[in-house]
Amino acid sequence: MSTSTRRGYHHGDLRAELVRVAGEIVDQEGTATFTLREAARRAGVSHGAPYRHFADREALLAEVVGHGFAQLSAALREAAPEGGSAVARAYLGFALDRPRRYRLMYAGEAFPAHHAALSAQADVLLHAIARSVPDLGDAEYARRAAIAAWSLLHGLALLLIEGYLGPVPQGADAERLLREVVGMVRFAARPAA
Amino acid sequence: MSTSTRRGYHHGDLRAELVRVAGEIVDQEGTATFTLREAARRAGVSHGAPYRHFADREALLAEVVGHGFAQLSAALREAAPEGGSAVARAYLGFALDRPRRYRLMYAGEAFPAHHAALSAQADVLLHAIARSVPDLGDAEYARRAAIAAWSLLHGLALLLIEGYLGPVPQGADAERLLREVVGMVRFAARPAA
DNA sequence: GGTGATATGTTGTCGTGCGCTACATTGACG
DNA sequence: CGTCAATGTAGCGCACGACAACATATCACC
Repeated sequence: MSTSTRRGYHHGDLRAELVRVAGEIVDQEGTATFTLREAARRAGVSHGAPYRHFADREALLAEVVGHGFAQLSAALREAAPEGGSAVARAYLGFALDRPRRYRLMYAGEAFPAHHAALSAQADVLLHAIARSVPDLGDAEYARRAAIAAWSLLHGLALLLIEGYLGPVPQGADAERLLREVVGMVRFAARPAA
Repeated sequence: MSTSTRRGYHHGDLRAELVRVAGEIVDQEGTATFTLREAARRAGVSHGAPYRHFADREALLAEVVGHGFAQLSAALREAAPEGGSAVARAYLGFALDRPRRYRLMYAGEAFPAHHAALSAQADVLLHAIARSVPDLGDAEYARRAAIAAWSLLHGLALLLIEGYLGPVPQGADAERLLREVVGMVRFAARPAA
């Protein structure tokens, strides 16, 4: 039944399977209603089995978040050669495609504080963004510009996802909004006084 | 015990007390561990009483969110005469002072979709921001600029709160970061091609 | 001021999830 | 083969959400 990889013990790499189905559940139903028991059911094991691989519910979710960051960073790297606005499109595209997972990535109760790996992955993401921002100064300045760009993309993504800007735009509409909003921002050569 | 306002029935405006206590719990412990039963305990009533005033757990939380938006809008209005950067400071100050409540305001599972009042309150907020953004074009253009400003502030607030930019800065450090990041952004006179 | 309708609060219940512990099974390795 | 650790199972205690049946305080009205 499970995809035949019998390299594990009973189930065949239950840990990876749990991360996979957990991501599936989050994408479908959101984080609030996510339960370890449902993940166990979908993986075809008993409700106690997940505790062999994850300390608790949050630990499994943190793993899902980690995967999300890795995917997002990869998407940005892929878009990088096409320039900054392609990177912005890739960022928003990821968020609007998997809104619930994206929300989870940033709405955990102090996730990075509890799971050090996430801080590192977030740093990778910040650097990916930094490479797409106009280079107008030294390293410290580049970091600030990247933070500003990340903030803008992140904030816009969440406002859209939560519906605070009206119905969530799709496809071409989303691209137009992105152009209008992100295209309106310029980066100053040096901070204001 | 309750602040003597005996204008209600048994308790004296239990509904308002529940909203107050719920906000307290969210500020102290976050949304994930918030329970209706704990709110009832703190209000000194039985575990079933809240259902006389709120359909379910989410309805009470939505009310807390509504209060948060009202407070935030008021804070921005108060700062408006001092100019745009004071408004930005007020926005970030609110978010960093009550990080868990701020997160709740934007991390609900489709809150505005379920609770129409929140959409209206978010619109009030957007207009408060619009009034603090350089007026470089027509109404539609002002709206886009406000969305960009809101996105920037919102994204920065959340990245800080979640710890993705390192330890949360306090007081003067927070002001400096705000100046550096927000001060770096300029608004274009018209969108890029 | 008494009286009945109604809003408000209480108690008890059911279903479910979390996290734990004792137990069973599986496969690796000698 | 037989031992042993890794893995999965079964069941427990506790807490919560949501509901229903019941009790009671408050108000409208006479």
